[in-house]
Amino acid sequence: MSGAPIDSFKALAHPTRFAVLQSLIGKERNVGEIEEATGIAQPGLSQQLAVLRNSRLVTTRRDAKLVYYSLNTELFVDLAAILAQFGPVDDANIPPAVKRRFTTGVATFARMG
Amino acid sequence: MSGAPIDSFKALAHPTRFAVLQSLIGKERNVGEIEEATGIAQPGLSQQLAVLRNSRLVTTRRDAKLVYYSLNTELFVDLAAILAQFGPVDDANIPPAVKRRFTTGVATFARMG
DNA sequence: AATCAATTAATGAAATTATGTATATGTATT
DNA sequence: AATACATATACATAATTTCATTAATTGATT
Repeated sequence: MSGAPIDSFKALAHPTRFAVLQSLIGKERNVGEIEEATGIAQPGLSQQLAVLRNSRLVTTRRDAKLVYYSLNTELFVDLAAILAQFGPVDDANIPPAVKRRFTTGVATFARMG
Repeated sequence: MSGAPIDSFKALAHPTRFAVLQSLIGKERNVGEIEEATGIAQPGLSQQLAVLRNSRLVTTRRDAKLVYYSLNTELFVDLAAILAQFGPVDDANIPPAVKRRFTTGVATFARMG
C-alpha cells in the first residue's frame, strides 16, 4: 500500500520525469516534442510518460497521429496543499486555493495518523 | 546528478518516511516517540531519519540522551512553491508566501528548461 | 565503568529501475 | 487494403536501490 499522493510525489521525484513536467509548464507538447526537449529515446520516454499518466500528473489528448500531453494543474494544487500542511502554521503562508482545499477536504488524509 | 528539490521530493515520497513526517506536524518528537508512533524498528527508523536529515526535511536538537526531530517548515514552503509552478496560472492560486518565494528566487530553478 | 538513546556499518535477499530491441496499436495517406 | 508514421507495450537483462537483520559505535548520563 502506498497512497495516491505518495505515488504522485514519487512520480515527480525523478530527474527525467521532472524535466518532462517542466517542459510542459504553460504549454502542451506532443511526444516528439518532449523527446526532442529531453533527449530521452522513444520507448524509454513512453515508459516515463506512462508513469506520469498513471499518477495522473499529466493528461493526454490525441490529435490525429499525435498525442499531446499537458499538466494536470488541479492535482498540483492539491499536492501543494498537502505540503503546506508541513509548513509553518502562520496563516499568511496558507494560500487561498490551498485554504479552499482544506475546507473541501482534499488534503484531509494527510492530517490523519 | 539529481537536484536538491528532487531529492527532497524523493525523500518524502515514501510511505514510512511520510508517516514520520506526519507524526511531526505541529510538534517535535524524539526518536523513541517516533518509533512508537510508526512501529518501525529502531535501526531501520534511524536510516529513514538519516534520509530525512540529508534532504533537510527535518532538523534535530539534542537534549541530554534524546534527539528531538522537527519539520523544516521553511523547506516545505519552498517545495510547495515549486509545485505551485505546475499549477494553473490563475493568480488566485498563488499564495502570498509562495509569491514571496518567486520574487526571492527560491523556486527559480524550476522555471529553467 | 556501566547504561541508555541513537547512529552507523555491514550483510545478503528482494524489488525496482534503466536500457535496448522488438512488436503492437491507432491513425492517416495512397 | 497496403504502407507509413507516432506512440505504446512487451520482453530480456544488467545495474541499482531498497529492506531487514545483526553487530558495532558514538555521545551523553549515572
